[in-house]
Amino acid sequence: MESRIERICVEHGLKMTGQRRVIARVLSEAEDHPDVEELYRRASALDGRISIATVYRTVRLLEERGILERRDFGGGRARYEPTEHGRHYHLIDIDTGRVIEFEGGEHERLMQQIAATLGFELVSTRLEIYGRRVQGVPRGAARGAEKLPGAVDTGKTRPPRRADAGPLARDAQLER
Amino acid sequence: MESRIERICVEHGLKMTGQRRVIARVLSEAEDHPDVEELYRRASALDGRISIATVYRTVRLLEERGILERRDFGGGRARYEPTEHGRHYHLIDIDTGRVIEFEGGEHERLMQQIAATLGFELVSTRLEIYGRRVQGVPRGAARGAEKLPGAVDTGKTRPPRRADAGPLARDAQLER
DNA sequence: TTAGGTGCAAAGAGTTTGCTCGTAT
DNA sequence: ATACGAGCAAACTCTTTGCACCTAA
Repeated sequence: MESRIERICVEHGLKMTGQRRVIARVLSEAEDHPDVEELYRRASALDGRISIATVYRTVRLLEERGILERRDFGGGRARYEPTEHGRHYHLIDIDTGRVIEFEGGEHERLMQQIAATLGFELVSTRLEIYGRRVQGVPRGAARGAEKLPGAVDTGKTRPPRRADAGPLARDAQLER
Repeated sequence: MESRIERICVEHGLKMTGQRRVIARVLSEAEDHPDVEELYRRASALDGRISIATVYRTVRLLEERGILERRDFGGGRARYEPTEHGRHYHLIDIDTGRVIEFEGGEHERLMQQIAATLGFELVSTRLEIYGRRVQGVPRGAARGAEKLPGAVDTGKTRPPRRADAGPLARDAQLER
């Protein structure tokens, strides 16, 4: 049956080829922030007749249509997530690459205010926290995560080739 | 005479070649957030015997030594600034690529708290605002920038080839 | 039928690196 | 003297693109 993103694509009047349907499904089912290679891997598993060029073209198309959002968590590869599953920000575990989402109402207000003060109209923002899981934390603190509304562990990523532009140390690796 | 960064390099026990001295000086005098090509351009103007490979190797070295900090404002090129001219964040003018720095005490407290709540030790953060200069703002608002302590226009960048990973629209161009 | 999508391989952009020669210490 | 740096070009990674062929609408 039709995946959520496939439906959105149709609504946008996109021609739905077999490849796009598969990619749309992979995206719909993703609960993490996969990069193109990972999307390609998952799509290929469902249908071998997909080339990575098509994945690149598709994510670009969907991004231009506002259906996907591109993220850059360092590591040199762009990562994607469906638009509009609520405004949120990311905490990246620098040891595992795991991404945890959190809300940032406070931050939004502040950034809005800062932009205005400097004479700018806020167009977009980037707010990420790179951290390391605290060891032997009295479970209380760890469970505290649940207290932050909207905090969700979005799952794992994959072993990167090389780190680069980003707040991560040069060889801090995403995931693994 | 010896530039600020050159002195720091010496203190770090780095072998100071002619090239490094020039690059150190360019960095010391930079008031913006130049990328490697720009550094190469400025260094070459002072001494033609510098290759871009050396610039890459040098910024990497200085980054590893904690003397420089790498930034990624989208656009696919890493940009650099000397470490420790105070903790600050950046507002990027998406029309011109200009970078304005601002302090974020409030944000820091919040991010620290969020990390702790989620059971993480905050290692580093990324907080950027991408905005567009407001037209015909009653001068008051524009001048407001001066009210934000530490707000500094760090100057211009250069015309990029292509935008990429980042909050900027795919063809939003940094500068010019 | 035909505008537009796909695969493949080549091209690009930014960055790194192997190798040989040069130089700061 | 020698360990380390520099220049040059080739290699790499991620992403885009030209072209011939294919397919959804």
